[in-house]
Amino acid sequence: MDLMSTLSQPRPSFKAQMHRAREDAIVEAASRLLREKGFETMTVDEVAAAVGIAKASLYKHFAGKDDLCTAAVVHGVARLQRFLGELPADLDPLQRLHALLYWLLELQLGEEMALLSERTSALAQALRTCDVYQSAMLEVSRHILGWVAQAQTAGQLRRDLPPDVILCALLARSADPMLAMLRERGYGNAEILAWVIDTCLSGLVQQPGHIET
Amino acid sequence: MDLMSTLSQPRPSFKAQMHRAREDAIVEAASRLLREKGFETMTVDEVAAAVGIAKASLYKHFAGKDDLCTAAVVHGVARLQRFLGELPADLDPLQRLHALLYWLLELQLGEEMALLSERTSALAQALRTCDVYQSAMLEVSRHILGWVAQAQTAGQLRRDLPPDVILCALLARSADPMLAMLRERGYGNAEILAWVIDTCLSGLVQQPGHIET
DNA sequence: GTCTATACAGAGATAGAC
DNA sequence: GTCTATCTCTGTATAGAC
Repeated sequence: MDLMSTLSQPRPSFKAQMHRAREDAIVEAASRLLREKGFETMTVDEVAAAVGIAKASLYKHFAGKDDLCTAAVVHGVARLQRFLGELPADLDPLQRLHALLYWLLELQLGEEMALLSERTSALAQALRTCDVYQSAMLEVSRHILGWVAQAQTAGQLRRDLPPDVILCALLARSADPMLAMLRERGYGNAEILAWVIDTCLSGLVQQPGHIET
Repeated sequence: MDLMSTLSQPRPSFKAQMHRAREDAIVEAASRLLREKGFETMTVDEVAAAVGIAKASLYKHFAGKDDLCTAAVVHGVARLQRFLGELPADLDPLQRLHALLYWLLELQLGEEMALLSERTSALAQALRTCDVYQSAMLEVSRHILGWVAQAQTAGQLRRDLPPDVILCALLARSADPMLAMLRERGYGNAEILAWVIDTCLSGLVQQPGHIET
C-alpha cells in the first residue's frame, strides 16, 4: 500500500479535500472573529476577507451568517469533546475538572474561539434549535457530570451542591467577564488564569474543616 | 411655606421637571432593553416605542445611541452607588459584600438594567472614554475595596488574594452566564441566587481549617 | 465554485412642518 | 419639543458572467 492510497483511505477526491480544507479555513476564521467581536459586530465580509475569498464564494459553503457561526460553535464544542476524551488516564476526577477549567480559560485568553455565545445574540437562538449542537453539548455535559459525581463521592467536591450546579459553575467560566476585568487592570495571563481557577474551584471543593449538613 | 414652594425648592419650572421626567423614562426604557437584548440588538426605535414618543423626539434629548446607552449605564452605576451608601451601619464587611452580591445578581435576574456591558459591543468602547462613568466606577471600586481590605484584616476573606482580584470576582458576577445556564435547566430564581452567591463567596472567604502561607 | 456587481432590508440619524 | 417622512449607510444575501 503506497503513500497515496494510505492518505486517501475513504477515497476523498482532491477536489473534495480542497473543499473541506476551504470550509475548515472559513470556520476557523469565523471562530476567531466570533470570539473577538461577537456575533452581531462581526461581518461576513470580514470572514471572507480573512480567508481571502469573495463573500459570494463563502455563501456557496454556508447558507448564511447564522449557519456559518453555528458551524463555528459546533467546531468549538467538537474540540472540547476531543480534549475531554484525550485526557491522561491517570488523572483523578478533580484533576480532570482542573484541566478542563484551565483549557476553557486559556481558550478565552487566547483569541481563538467562542463556546458560549452571548446570551442576547441571534446566534444563541439559532443554537437552541440546532440538533448537532444540542446533542454535542449533551454529551459533553454527561461526560463532565460523570467526573463531578465521582469527585463528590470521593469527597473531593462539595456534596451539598447538585452536580448540575457544579457543571454550570465550571462551564460558565468560559465566558466569565472577570478575565477581561483583570486584564484591563494590567495583570498577566498566567496570574489571571491562576486566580480565576483558584477562586472558582475553592468555592466547589470540599474543605478539610467543613461540617457536612 | 406652602406645598408648592416646598416641592419646587430649587425652582425647577414645570417644563424643566417634565423634561427631566421624560429623560428619566427614556433612560429607564433604554436600561431595560439594554439588559434584555444587548447594545447591538436593541434599536432606538424600540426605546422610543417603549416610552411612547417618536424617535426624532428622543434625539432631542440624546445625541445618539451611544450617548443614550452610556447614560443608561451611568444611571445604573449611580443606583449602585446609592445602594452602597445606604447599607445599614451595623453590617460587618463580609455582610456588606454579601449584600452587594445579592443586589447585583437580583438585578441580573430581574430584567431591569445592565451594569457591565458586553465586552464586544461598541458601548464598551464608548464607556472607556466616558469620564462620568469612569469616575463613578472608580468611586464604587474604592468603596468596595475598603470593605474587602477590612474583611481581609478581620480574617473573613482570604489574604492570599489581592483586593483587586476579589473586587473583580464580585463585580464580574453581575454578568455571569452561570445564571442563565441554571435558568435554562429549570431552576428557580431563589435557588440560583443562593448557589451563585455560595459558590462565589466560598471561593473567597477564609476557611476555618485553611493554612496560611 | 469563484468572482464582480447589485439588490434589499434594517436601523441610525435628520429635515422641516407644527 | 414633538411629530411624520425621509435620507443614508452598512451589512446580508443574491444574480449572473466565467
